Amino acid sequence: MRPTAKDLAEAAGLSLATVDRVLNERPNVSPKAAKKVAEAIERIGFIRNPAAVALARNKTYRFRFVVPASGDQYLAELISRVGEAKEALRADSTDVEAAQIPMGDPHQIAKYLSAIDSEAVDGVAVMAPESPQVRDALMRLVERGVKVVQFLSGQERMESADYVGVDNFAAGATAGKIAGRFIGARPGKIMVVAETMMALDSIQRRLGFDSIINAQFPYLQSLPSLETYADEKRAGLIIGRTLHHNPDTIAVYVLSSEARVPLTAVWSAQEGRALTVVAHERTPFSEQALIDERIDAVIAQDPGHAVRSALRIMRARSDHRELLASQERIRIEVLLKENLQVE
Amino acid sequence: MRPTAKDLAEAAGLSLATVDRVLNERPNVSPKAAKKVAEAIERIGFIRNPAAVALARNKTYRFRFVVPASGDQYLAELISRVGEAKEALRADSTDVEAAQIPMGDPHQIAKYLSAIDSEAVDGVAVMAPESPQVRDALMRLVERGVKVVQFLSGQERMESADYVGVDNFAAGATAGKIAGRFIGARPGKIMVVAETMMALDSIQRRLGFDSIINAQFPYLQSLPSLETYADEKRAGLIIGRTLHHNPDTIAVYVLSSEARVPLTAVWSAQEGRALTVVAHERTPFSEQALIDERIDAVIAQDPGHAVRSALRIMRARSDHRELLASQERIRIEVLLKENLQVE
DNA sequence: CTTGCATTGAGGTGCGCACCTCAATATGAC
DNA sequence: GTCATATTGAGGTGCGCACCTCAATGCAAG
Repeated sequence: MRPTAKDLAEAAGLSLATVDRVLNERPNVSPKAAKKVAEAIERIGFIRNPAAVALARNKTYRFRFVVPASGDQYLAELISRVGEAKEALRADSTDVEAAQIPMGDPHQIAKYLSAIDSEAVDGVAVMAPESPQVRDALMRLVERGVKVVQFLSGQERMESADYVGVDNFAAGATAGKIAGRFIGARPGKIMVVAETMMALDSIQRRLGFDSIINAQFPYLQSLPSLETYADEKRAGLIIGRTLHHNPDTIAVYVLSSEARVPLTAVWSAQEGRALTVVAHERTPFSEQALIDERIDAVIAQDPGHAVRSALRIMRARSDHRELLASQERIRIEVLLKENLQVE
Repeated sequence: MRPTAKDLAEAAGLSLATVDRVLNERPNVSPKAAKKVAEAIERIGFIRNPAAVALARNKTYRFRFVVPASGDQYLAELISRVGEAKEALRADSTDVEAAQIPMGDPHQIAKYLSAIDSEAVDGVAVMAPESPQVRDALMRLVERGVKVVQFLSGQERMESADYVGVDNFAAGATAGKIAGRFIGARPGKIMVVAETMMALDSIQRRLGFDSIINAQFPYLQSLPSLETYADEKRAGLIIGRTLHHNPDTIAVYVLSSEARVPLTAVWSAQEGRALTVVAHERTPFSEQALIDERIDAVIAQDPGHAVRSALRIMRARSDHRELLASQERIRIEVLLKENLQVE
C-alpha cells in the first residue's frame, strides 16, 4: 500500500499537523522537524497524491497567453491551439485564455503587462518582441508572483522566466544547411526575406543561417535581409526589384513565421526561374506550398506542443513542482512534402 | 462555480444515486433517465472532476511495455525512457514496467502475450514483429479487456488496437527525399542496409524510399537490401563486397533502428569515398556521427514521446476517455547536425 | 520563577466523487 | 386486481489531503 501523510507522520514521529506544516511550507516549523520529515519521506518513499491535493485545494488555475494582435496564419494556428488546450483543460479546473495586443510600441506592451492583476492570474505566457521595457515589465510580474513564460520569442538575458520555443540560431542554421544542400553544388545568390529585422528571433535565425552558408557553402552568397513590414505592396516592390537586380538568385529563405506575403511576391516575380525555397512554420499556406512543391522545406516548431509545454510549465511552477525537462524542449522540425503527414 | 454531480442531479430532476448509475454505466437505469442526465450534462456543462474521480476510485493502473530482448542503442534509449516515465507516473498511482522478451519465434511471443494476466495488467504496449500469431494473441488480449497499443511496430490490419509510431512508408519516403536532394544531381548507386527485411517497418520504409527515388531521382539506383542479421562479421562481409562490386555507390541508407553495426562496416570499407549517409533513429552513435559529419541526416521518431503517448492512450482507454488525437501523432523528425540540440 | 513566543498536537471540516445498502416506488405480466 | 421485477431514492462511508482552530508544550530571556 502506498504510504499516506498519516504514515509519514508516524514514520517521522510527528503529528499529522506538523507534517502538514512541513509539506505545505507553513510557518512555525523547527528546522529539526523539517529534517525529520524530509528523512521520513526518503525512507518510506512518500509521494503526495496529486489527485487528493487537487481536490483538497480545490483551486482554479488561470493562465493567459499574450500574443500579437497582428499576424497572419501562424498566429491563427497558435490561437486555435490555445483554444484546443482550453477545452482539454476545462476538466482540470484550469482557465486558459488568449489575449491579443498590439506589439508596435514596447511601452504599450509594458503597460499592458503591468496592468495584469496578479490576484486574478496565475501564469502568463508572453510572445512579445525583445525590448528593455518588456523585459522589466516581465520581471516585475515575476516579482509579483505571476509565473511567466517567454513564449516563442525570448528576451535577452532573462533567466527569471522560463522560455518555450526553439533556439532560433539553430533553426536558422538548420535552414541554412537544408538550403545549401538542396541547392546542390551550384554557385548563386540567396534572397533572405523577413517581416522585420527588429525581432530577436529574426536576427538569431539570420545569424544561424549565415554561419552555415559562410562556413559550408562558400560559393553561395546570401543577400541582405529584405523587410516587408507585412505590407503586400512593399513586399512585391522590393522583392521584384531584388530578383531583377540579381538574376543569379537561386534560392529564397523566408525568416519570418508568416511566409505568405513574401512568397506570393516571389512567385509573381519569378519569371520561370527554379528557386529553392525554405521558409519557417507550418501554416495552411506553407503546407499547401510544400505539397505543390513550391516550397522545398519548412523549418517549424509545433505550436500545439509549444502551447501545451507553456501550460505544463506554468502549472508546475504554480505548484512548486519540478518537471521533466526533456519533455519541454521544443524541437526544430524539418518538414518536407514527404513527412507532412496530413490526414 | 463549477457544477458538481449534485447540481447535475438537480438539473436532471433525478437523485444523485441515479446520476451516479448513469455516469458510471451501472445497470438498472432506464433509457429515459440516461437521456435526462445526458441532456442535463449538456445544459449545465457538467464535467466530472478528474481529481475527485481518481481519489474516489483509488485505483492503481498497471501498464507494461513489451519490447525485444535483443537490440542495441535505440532499444536501450527506449527502455531508459520507459524508466523515466515510470518515475514521473509514480505520483499518479500508475505502475509502468518494461518486459524484454525474445522476438525470434512468433509462437513464443504469442505464448507470452497469452500468459498475461488481464487481472494484473490494465494495458500493454507491444513492440513485436508482424505475424499472424502475434496479431491473434493481441486480439485475444483486447477481448480480455486489456488495452493494447501497437508500439512502434504495427500489425497489418489490426484496427482493434491503437498504433503509436510513425508511418514507416512516409519515413522511408522522407529518407529518400533527403538522400536524393543531398546527393545532388549526380548519378550513382545507393546501398540499402537493414538488420532484417522480415519486419513490416523495414519493408514499408524500403517501399517509401524506393517510391521517391524512382519518381524523383531516376538517375539514382538503389541496390537490393542487404540484411545484416545484427551480425558484425556478416555485415562487414556483405557490405564490403557490395561496395567493392559497386564502385559508383554514392550513398548509404540504413533502414533499421540500429545503425551502428552496418555503418561501422561501411566506414571501414569505405576507402576514402565520400558517401551521403542517411540512417534512422537518434542514438548516442548516430548523434555522434552527425556531429562528426559522417552521417548526413537521421530520420527519427522520439522514443520519449512515443512512450508518453502510449501511456496516455492506455490510460485514456482504461478510463473510457477520449483523447486529443493531434497530440498523439508521432512525427517523422529530420535530424541534421544543426538541429540536434544537444545540451 | 514568570512572561512571551515558538513549536507541536489533536481534532474537525470539506473538496467531489465512487461505491455500497436498503427501502420505496414504478412498470409490466398475468 | 396481484405479483415479480425493474428502477429510483435516500443515505452513508471513504479516498488523501489542505486548511483551520484551539489547547498544550517547549524554550529562552528577564
